[in-house]
Amino acid sequence: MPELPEVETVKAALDDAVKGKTIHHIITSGKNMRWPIPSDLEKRINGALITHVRRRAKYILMEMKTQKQDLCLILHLGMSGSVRIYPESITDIIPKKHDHLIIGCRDSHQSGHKHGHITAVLNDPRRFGGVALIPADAVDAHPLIKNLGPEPLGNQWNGDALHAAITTRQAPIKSVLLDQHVVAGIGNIYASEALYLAGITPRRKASRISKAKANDLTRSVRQVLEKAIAAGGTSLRDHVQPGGEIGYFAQQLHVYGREGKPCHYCAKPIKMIRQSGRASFYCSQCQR
DNA sequence: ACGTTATCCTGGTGGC
DNA sequence: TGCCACCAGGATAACG
Repeated sequence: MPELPEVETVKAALDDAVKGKTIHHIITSGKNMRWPIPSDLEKRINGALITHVRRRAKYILMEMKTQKQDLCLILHLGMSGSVRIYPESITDIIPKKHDHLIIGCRDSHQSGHKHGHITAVLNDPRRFGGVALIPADAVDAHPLIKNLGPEPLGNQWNGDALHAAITTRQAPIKSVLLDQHVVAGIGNIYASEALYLAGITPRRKASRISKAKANDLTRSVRQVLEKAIAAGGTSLRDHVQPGGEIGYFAQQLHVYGREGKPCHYCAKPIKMIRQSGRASFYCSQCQR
């Protein structure tokens, strides 16, 4: 499912729902995801206070405090992962097929009559996603995180930075945009969409993109990602946001999934090609 | 080093 | 309501 805008949407919903709450019960499926879910996960994070939830690239980082140390629970949604959030106790949740991690939280406050409960569920049919728990101070040096390129919505990412990163790359720009070391968070949908907005064909060799065009491309990437976040992400098939809402950005897609349909600008049929095993969509008239 | 392909999984769709 | 081939928003090991 998820590229940067979808992960951002999930992250925001999780932060809103569980920040300041305490974990009091964990259920895991016992099935391996991309790598095994730590078997001692519940033992290590029971009683932890969730301080905030943030995002790096397509990783959700749930920061928490235990009596011993600060920890970070890393979630990745892979191709098919999604999160559901319930304002109910974990004991009232009926697990669905492919639920791999269920986190029961409640208000940290003691004494009151009734705790405010929140349960967060990670569901992932294909199990390309993953769950890891590491010390909070080890996040930046972690193998999953340390080699990631810049955040496309961050201040330091601009045309010069992109141009420098791709000037030696012989692969087509579409494939290079999917390389998380070049820029972090773009996936197959938004790579095609950004290239359409920038007027660059996905077939163009990355090294042959001028500084000016690289600058256009960074602006197009930012624009499409920001609009997608504002729309709540792109919901394809049955994918939904944590509260059950669907994202509406699919209505604004110009090329992705539109093979044979008219270009929104010139009406020429959109083309589909395969690059590095992934589908790319573009308008051969508008993109050079 | 770099680019492409195969691979990990399940489920949905379209053709027959 | 069958069967089968093929497709899917990701990331990476292995290969040339």
